[in-house]
Amino acid sequence: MATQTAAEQREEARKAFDAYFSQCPSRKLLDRLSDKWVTLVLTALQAGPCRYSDLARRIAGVSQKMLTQTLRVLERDGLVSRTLTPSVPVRVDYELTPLGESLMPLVAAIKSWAEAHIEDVERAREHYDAVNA
Amino acid sequence: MATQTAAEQREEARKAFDAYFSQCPSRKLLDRLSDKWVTLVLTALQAGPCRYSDLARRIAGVSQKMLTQTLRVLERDGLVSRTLTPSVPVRVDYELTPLGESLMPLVAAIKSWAEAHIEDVERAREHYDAVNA
DNA sequence: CTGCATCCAGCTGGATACTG
DNA sequence: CAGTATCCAGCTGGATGCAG
Repeated sequence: MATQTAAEQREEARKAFDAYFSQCPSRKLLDRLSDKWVTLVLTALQAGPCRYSDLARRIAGVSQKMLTQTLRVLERDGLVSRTLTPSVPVRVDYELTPLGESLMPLVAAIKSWAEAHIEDVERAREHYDAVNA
Repeated sequence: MATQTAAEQREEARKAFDAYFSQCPSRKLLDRLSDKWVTLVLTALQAGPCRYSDLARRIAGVSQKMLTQTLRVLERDGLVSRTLTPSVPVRVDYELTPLGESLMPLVAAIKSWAEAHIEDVERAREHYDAVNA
């Protein structure tokens, strides 16, 4: 009699893989970048410091919850700095840190590949859909 | 009397933004790359053609459903080609297309930034968590 | 061997209401 | 102005069973 069922073994393997996987630096980075709002916030901040409400205006579709959440994550990761001015009303400015700025060339590289090749992808899709109608 | 409530206007704005947003090439690319299994499959195929079951073995944590789904998407996008050999049992090989290969330097760049800077990010996190205990 | 169909638990993220 | 707290609808993706 086995000490584990096949299902339990599979689950073990999956958990071990997940543990390893979540340690992968590339994965951590992709998890950040892939967040819907992260690249938009980073790009908006590229031009310079920006207030919370300005960000909300520039990134038209974002909800308050997600903007705050995204900014917190980026601040925690050291990609963005937060400066509070205790006037009345309160003023908060966000800014890219040097680490955050070092990420921007990569964002630009992604943009570059996308703009250069996305039409090939679109054509491939149309072809695929036509063949597998 | 307004023809729209404020809530309706906000929803309109959000839908318009979403529509614009989903057209953005960079977004389309990030949506692909950020899929948990996409980069793993692409990386696994970088060494050369590979059978379905080999992929399943190399990428230990993937479920059958997600592996198939990922491969379908990549095939549809023209990043991966699928070759069926109608033997018994069936044999299917997957391979990077030239378009898929053109994406690999970008994947490498992501890996490179991640490995160079993820420790800075980790330190920033520890600091943030310590301060905001 | 290589898949497809279905079910469902868990997470994501928008809406809403409230605060210093 | 710049958030925080709560609720919940919809999507994601793993598990399972079946098929050519």
